[in-house]
Amino acid sequence: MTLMKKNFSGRDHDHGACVESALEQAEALCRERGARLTPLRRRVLEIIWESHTPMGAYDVLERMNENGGRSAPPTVYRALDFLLKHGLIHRIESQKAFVGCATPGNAHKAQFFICRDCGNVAETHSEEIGEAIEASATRAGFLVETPVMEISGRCKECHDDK
Amino acid sequence: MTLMKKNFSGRDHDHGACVESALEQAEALCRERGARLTPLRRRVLEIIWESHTPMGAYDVLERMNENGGRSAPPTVYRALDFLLKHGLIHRIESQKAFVGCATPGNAHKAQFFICRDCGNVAETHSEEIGEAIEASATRAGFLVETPVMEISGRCKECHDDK
DNA sequence: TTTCTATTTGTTATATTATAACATTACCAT
DNA sequence: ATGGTAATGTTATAATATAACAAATAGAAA
Repeated sequence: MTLMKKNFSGRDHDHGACVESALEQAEALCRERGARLTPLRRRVLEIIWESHTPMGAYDVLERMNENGGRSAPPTVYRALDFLLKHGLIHRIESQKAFVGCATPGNAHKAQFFICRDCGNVAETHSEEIGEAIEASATRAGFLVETPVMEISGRCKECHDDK
Repeated sequence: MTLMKKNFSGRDHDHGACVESALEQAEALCRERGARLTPLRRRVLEIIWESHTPMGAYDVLERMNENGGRSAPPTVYRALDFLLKHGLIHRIESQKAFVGCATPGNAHKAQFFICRDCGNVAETHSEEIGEAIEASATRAGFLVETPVMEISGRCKECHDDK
């Protein structure tokens, strides 16, 4: 029997639609901004969206070269930089890896819930967490710019699995 | 004129005492636990405590070898692993660098406020943030294990500096 | 269309961060 | 003292990321 790769939120997640929507949003966003989502950049975004598990730059590279491609690391890193700059992907620092952004376009302070079992990442935008951080920062006279919040643990499904 | 390296919280921070206290705590803790804070490990901890700015592994290595030492990377990484395991230092993921732990021994979920100007890191343990994360996680059926919270911005001093 | 310019991509080399694998040494419990 | 475990040394290499320059391409201006 084949081991199915879990994508996200289990069986009731239509990943095909999820990816398609992400790519459409990306295109709309870039059009709006006059940013060029070239075929190469689009392809990198698509690869990253193949799952909700963060993907390393070299994994992306390998995937790109699977059918005879000959790209080199700078090509991938440049595309990743572009996608990061436009908020289309996030870098998960604790994994040196990249994951698609669930809500591109909204300048947001996100939290990432990372399951240590299936590797999936869920992105949230909790007001409550944001406010708690602001409160704590204010007390310390600190001006928050870019919070990195990567919360490791176990997702519902993996925990339910026993 | 010489540019003074800012240590922490400006002029009213006695960094000498700060380091000394950190090393004493580390020794006490290791004694309690039967862990061996060898001269090498102690030296690495001391180097990391030279400032409140996270230090890369290879910077530590360079510092160790300054006076004729001949250590290699694994030596440093092993010492860092030991210190991490015992909660004497933290790894700042967003910087691939290490910083002393302000409150070793307490199993804690900490937040790091990282100043993008002076580089200093302040560690806090906000109940409020912890609870906000738990609340958000619970809603998603997620079990929190090890949150990484690295909040970049500007510290009070650097902001006051204009 | 043609030419110009800026952006994107290709290419080669190398920097930076981290670990594997095995040899040697030091500690300390008996 | 000696046998076993933990720590350190040593060499090599893996994994991640960027610098520097060359070539190609897209879109603007003439």
